[in-house]
Amino acid sequence: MTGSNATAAEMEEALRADGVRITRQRAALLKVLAEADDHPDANELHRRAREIEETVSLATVYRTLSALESQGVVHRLAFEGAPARFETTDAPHHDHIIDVETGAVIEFRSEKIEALQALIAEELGYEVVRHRLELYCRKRK
Amino acid sequence: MTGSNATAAEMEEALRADGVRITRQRAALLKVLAEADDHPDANELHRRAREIEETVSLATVYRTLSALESQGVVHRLAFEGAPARFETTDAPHHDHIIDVETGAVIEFRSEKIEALQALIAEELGYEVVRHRLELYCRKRK
DNA sequence: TTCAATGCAAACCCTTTGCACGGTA
DNA sequence: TACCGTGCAAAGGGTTTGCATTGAA
Repeated sequence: MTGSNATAAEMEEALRADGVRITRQRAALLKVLAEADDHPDANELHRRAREIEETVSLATVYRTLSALESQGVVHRLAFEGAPARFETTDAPHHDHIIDVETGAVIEFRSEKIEALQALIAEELGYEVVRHRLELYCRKRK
Repeated sequence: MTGSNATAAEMEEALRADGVRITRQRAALLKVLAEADDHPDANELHRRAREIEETVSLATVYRTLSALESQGVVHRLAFEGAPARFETTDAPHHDHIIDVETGAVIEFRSEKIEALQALIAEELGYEVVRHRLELYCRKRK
């Protein structure tokens, strides 16, 4: 979103540290992820990765994204009635505004909302493991 | 959730007002929805409806839920990596806590969070059409 | 009587997986 | 060399849809 994405090298390191091999296909996907400043879905990532390395299959894209996700390098975003979209987890936690007309995604962060969530959960005897906050919005005129 | 669900008769009226016919199958589903104080998925609603009227197919459950949803009588909840769950829209808007261990769903409402959301969107030039806030929680010990 | 609603089964879409081959470490 | 990662195609799971039939109004 902001150009402050994790670099491909950083993600590579995270993968290697976990004993995961860096193949041509994965290198291509990491590059695509590092350069993405939108929130592409698997298909779009596949399309972009193919421009770098044509022997990338969609299955590999999904498998690699799962690996990256389980190592906390990538987040899977599941918006309403749409295929999952992905983002690197370079930036601190944030939530999303989805433009209902264009599908554009804007990131935001509110400490106040975070604090309120924790408070509400606590009052009900829970602690928040993770949360999801999505604002489906329209541009004001 | 609270026993304050819309009654089957109320939902029937809402449907009739829109020119929708009340069949045996739909009557059964409405009864099930009215009596549900959890948040069942389509399969579970199908199972329950069949106990009342055995000739209800899953297709009809989905078709009727879509009709009810588009008339604003029912909400479709799409939690992470799980089939959609449904609730009647008797109560005012609220958000959900999902117990990550049991799958239980608790409703809550926070005016403060609602207000903050509107404010954040506004600052970014948007107005909120709808939102989704889900707290995936664990019971505190 | 009319035309919406139905059940069934096939189709859909996104995602995951089994298998035999290929390439990284 | 060892074995993880790969492409391909098929399977999976939830949901929708085409079609001929049934039934609500």
